[in-house]
Amino acid sequence: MELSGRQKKILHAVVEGYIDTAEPIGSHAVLDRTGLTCSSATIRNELAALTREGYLEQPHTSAGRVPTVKGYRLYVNELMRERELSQSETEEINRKLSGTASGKDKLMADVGKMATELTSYPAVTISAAASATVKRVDIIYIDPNSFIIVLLLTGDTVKNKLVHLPFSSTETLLTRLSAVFNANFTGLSEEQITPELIASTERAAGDTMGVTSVIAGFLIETLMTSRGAGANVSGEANLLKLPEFQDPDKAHRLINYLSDSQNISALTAAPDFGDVKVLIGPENAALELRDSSVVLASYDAGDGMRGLIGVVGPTRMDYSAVAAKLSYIAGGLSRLLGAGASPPAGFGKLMIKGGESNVQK
Amino acid sequence: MELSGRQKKILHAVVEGYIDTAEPIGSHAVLDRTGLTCSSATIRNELAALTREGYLEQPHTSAGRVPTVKGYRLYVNELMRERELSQSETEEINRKLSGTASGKDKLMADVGKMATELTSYPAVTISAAASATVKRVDIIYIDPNSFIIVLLLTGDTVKNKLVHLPFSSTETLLTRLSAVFNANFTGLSEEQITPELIASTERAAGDTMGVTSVIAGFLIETLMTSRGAGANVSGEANLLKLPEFQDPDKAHRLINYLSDSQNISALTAAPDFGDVKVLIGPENAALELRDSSVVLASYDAGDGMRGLIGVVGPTRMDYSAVAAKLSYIAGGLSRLLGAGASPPAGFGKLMIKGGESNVQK
DNA sequence: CTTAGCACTCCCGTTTCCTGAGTGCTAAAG
DNA sequence: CTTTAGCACTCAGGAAACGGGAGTGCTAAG
Repeated sequence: MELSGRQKKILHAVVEGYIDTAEPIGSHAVLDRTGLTCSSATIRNELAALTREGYLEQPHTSAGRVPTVKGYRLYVNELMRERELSQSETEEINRKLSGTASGKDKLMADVGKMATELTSYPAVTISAAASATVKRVDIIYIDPNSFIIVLLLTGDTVKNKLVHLPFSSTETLLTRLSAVFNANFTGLSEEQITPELIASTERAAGDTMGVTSVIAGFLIETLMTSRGAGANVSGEANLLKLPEFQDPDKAHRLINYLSDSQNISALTAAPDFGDVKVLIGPENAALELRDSSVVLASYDAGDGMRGLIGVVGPTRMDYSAVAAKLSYIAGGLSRLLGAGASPPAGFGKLMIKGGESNVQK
Repeated sequence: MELSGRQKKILHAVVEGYIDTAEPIGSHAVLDRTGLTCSSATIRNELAALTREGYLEQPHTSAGRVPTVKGYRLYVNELMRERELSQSETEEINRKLSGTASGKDKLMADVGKMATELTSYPAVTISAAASATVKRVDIIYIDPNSFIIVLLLTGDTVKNKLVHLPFSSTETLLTRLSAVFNANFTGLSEEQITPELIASTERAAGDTMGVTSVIAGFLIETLMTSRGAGANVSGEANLLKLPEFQDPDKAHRLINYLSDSQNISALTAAPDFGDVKVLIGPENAALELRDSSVVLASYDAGDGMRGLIGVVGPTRMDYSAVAAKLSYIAGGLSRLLGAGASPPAGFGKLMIKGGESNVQK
């Protein structure tokens, strides 16, 4: 059944009303919100119809209506007005984006904090969606017993490690090693680094002291953790202010779930999408997210890689505001990190793609 | 008034009983716990005396007793038995400590997680208590438009940054810059880097393109943030399981407080102490910590610097277990990072120092 | 199709009541 | 002087009872 214009208006009002108040919306409240010129009885008839069709539900007889997942989905896909960010909001975002001058990890942490502040929901960032490969290896000689490995990965992530050796090495050996590593390891991902390769590298560099394996070990570990890493969460505490997380147990489960970066990285599994993706309640794969919603925006992280920035909140979340803000931030990040210097097409524009659009007739 | 042996026994029982159950302890419960061979009436008399002296209090008439701060203090200073870690506990700690092979930041994050797991309280780590200085600057040439700055600080922290230039530079310029920076900046802290110094460095290196100021900017920023940074928190969600944080508002305030690394760094302000320090409730400087307790252990971070690892929990926290675990972890960290290769004296030994020991007669 | 009217439902905040754990005090016993 | 038994008293907190009010569904008329 196709919804009439009035029904859409009413659904719209119920969703936004519920987003505002977290309380079921009754016929009178709908009347107030829509400005419709009919009586509450008419509204009641329409509400009954929408309930029958599965867009709304009642917590109990004689309460107002609350949107179902199907109702939210329709709202997000069709009804939601693209929210324009106000001048001050865009200014704030731009200011914050340009403020961070440090490394990429810090940048992402800062951007996450910013998303939290703007939306007042916990924010997640995921830097490297694909698995990284080696771009370059450098070794800085400090003294006979110590050196620094500097590893440049695709996505322009730089990792380093200070190594103290229990024996002495020489600057020439390290220089040689650096050259051999660059020759042998450039472009490799973690799986491609085999024990044989390490052995042949060791021979090629004439390393008799086992420095090679120290370096190779660092490469492997970094590549391994960089796959799932780059995940970052901030603002978990904000959940506690929401009425739906007043139960400490519920809050605990979710916050705990979010504090494991493995779980965050798993969000990457969300199927391909263009700009902004909204996952409502049970549309989420993870059990722990089944009664929350996740909004994700993807950005261009350079080197052909994509990153994600998103927030987690109750299903009753202000999707339009959140989507607009995340989209804008993602656009800014793409500009900052993306391949070309020019802002990517569609920057700041909002295109929602969702889960299976299960709005049936 | 000096407490009698029996009174101490009773106080001991009340504190540990309350730590266990989070419920006020009555005369019968004391009897059970101490195995004392007297009647509950006698216990009641003693409880009344301890209450009069300010070691205990009653939530309301006709409830059991709860320790006051003064009671906890006496317990921590005099009564608490040094808890020996079990073999499996020390093994677990050792295994985890040796497991982490990455950079220092990651190590501290991992150690924090470990402390959370072991104590089930939120854990904090603070890496660099004192402000760091430059030990060495290296510049890695990538291509005409990009290079990596690698900065080695006291405490063997390594920081890096990949810089993209909007113009071209040359490898020789970068090599020269690296040399000049090492000559001019080694040993300097953030305040000592003046605009004049930067200008003279620029001249000395013959840099006409402003690369010098990019590098100097990174140094300044890194030194600045490294002062308060190195702060790390994990396991905040664990608070939500505790009965004293069932009020979401209370939990929110504390978690929020902990999520600002500025606040964590402020814990450094705690006066000098030897091994483990316990701050009970209002002994804390920060308002937000006034009804929680903090246990801190300090470790040798090398280069004459000290770091802190600690946990935050309710005043009713298992001080002896927590102190023992933190002390052991700190000992392991000192061994790992500390100046000498040999384990520092007193490793694994437990010496408590507290706030002003305000146990008055 | 809309609307006024009305009976009905049921959540939720308040009040009342009651039970039981635990106390303090007194008076006798050691 | 200390310990103990006995007893009256207190009070938090859960269970039950209550009432108001928001909101519904239905019917019958416009």
